Amino acid sequence: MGGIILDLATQLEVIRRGVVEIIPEEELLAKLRRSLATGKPLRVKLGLDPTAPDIHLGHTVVLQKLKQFQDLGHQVFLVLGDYTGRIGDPSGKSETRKQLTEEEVLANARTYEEQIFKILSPHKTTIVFNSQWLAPLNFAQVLELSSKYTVARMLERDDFEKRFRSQLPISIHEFFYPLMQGYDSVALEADVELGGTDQKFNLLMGRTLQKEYGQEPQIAITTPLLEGLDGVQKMSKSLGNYVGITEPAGKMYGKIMSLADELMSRYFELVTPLSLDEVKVVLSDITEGRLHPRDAKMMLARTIVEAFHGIEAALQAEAEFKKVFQQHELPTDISTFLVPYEALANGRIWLPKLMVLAGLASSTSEARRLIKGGGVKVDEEKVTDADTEIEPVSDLIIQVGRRKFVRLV
RNA sequence: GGAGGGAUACCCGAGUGGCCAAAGGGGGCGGACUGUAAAUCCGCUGGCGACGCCUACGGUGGUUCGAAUCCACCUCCCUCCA
Repeated sequence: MGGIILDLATQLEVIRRGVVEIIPEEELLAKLRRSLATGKPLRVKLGLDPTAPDIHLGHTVVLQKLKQFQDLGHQVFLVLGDYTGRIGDPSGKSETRKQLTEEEVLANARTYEEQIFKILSPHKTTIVFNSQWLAPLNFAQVLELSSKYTVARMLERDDFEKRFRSQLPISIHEFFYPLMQGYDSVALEADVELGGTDQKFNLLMGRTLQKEYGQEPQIAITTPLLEGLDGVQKMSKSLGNYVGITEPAGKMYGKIMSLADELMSRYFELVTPLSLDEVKVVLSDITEGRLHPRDAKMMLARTIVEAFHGIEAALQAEAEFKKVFQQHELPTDISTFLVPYEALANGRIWLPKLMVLAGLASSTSEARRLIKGGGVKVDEEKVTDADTEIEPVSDLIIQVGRRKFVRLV
C-alpha cells in the first residue's frame, strides 16, 4: 500500500543523503527504475543483533535511513537476529563475544520491538526473526552454505585478519555469523540491506550468497557510525558511552550537554532532523562568533530530546539544566529519602551511613572519601569531617558532587 | 598426543619470601578552572563507626615466624611441535 509516489531523482537524492557508500549505485538505480515501472516496492532489510536491548542514538542513524525508505513507499524488513545473537557478531571486536542464551535473546528482542517504533512507522514495518529460517536448516544445508565461501576470503575481513595475525583465537562458529546474516538476505530476497560501515563485510556477504543461490544481489548501503559520549569509540551499550532513546528527558539532555564541543557537528548531522545546510549555518555561526558553542549545544540537546519526548519535555529539561548547572541552584525534583528509625542513635545519624542508605555512596568507605575530597554538601554547606553526625530533619538536602541530590523526609 | 609459557584490583600491567591493600598507565569518582564540557592541574580509587582490624594477587591444600612470591594437585588460557 502507499505505492511508489516519488520520481527517480527525488528518491535517489533522499537515499544518498548522509550515507557513506552505496554498493553499487548503478544497480540501485536499476532496481529503483524497475520498481517505479512495475509499482513493486523494494525489499529493504536491516538486521539488528539483540545482544544489548536498548536502542541508542547510534542506532537511530541507520534507523532513520530505513524510515526514509519506508516513507518512499518501499517495504521495510527489520530482522531481529535472535538466532545470530546466540553467536554474537564479531564485527569490530578484538575478541570472541560471549554467546547469549535463547531466553536472553528473546527478552532483548522484545525490548527492541517496543523501542523501534519511536522511529519507524509500525504499520509499514515487517519484523521477522531469523531463527524462522535458520533454525530449520539441517546439517547438510549448513555445510552447503559454508561451502559457498572460502577461509581465505573470510580472513580478508579486517577484524578476523587482525585477530588471526596477532594469534588471537577465532572460533569456527564466528565464521558463520557473516554467512548467517548473508543467508538472511537470501531468505528475504532483499533488494537493499542497510548497516553501519562496520557491517560492510556482512552486507557484501549477502550479495555473494544471493548470487550463489541464484538471486539478484542486494544493494549494500552503509551509514556512518556515531561516536559515543567519549568522542572516540563508536556508541555502544557495552562501552557505556551511549544515550538511550528511552532515557528520561533530563538525563538525555544532560548527557548531550556533556559532549565535547568537537563532537557537536557529528551529532547535528547524524541525529537531528536539520538539513546539512542548516547544520552548516550553525557551525559557521559558532566559528564566526555569532553563536556561543554552549548555546549551540543546548540547541542540539533540545532538538534531540524533543524528538523522543516532545517539545514540552525538552524545554523543561533545558530549564532544569540551566537552573542546576548554570545558576547552581537545586534541581526541582530531588528524590526523597526517609531515614529509617532504627538507623538513628539519639536522634542523629552518622553522615557516611546516611549516604550509603540513601544511595549516594556504595560504602561508608567511599562516603568518607567523598567527604574528604570536598564533594559532599549538607544544606548547601560543604562538609569535610567524615565523623560528622547530623540530625535528619525533613527537607534537609544532601548533595554529592554536582549532580546527585537527596532530600530527607 | 608431546614440550613450554601464563592467570595480579574495573581494564592493561609491574612485583619472584617480610618494607605489599600491592608500582605505573587507562578508566571512573571528587575538587579547581570554565561555558556544562573538552583540555589542564590537584586528590581519591577493597571493606569496616576505622591512625586499628578484616578480606584480597585463578582454585584447593602444603612449606615457613611470615606467601602474590616457594611446593603439590586442580581449573582455564596461550605458544611451539605432531
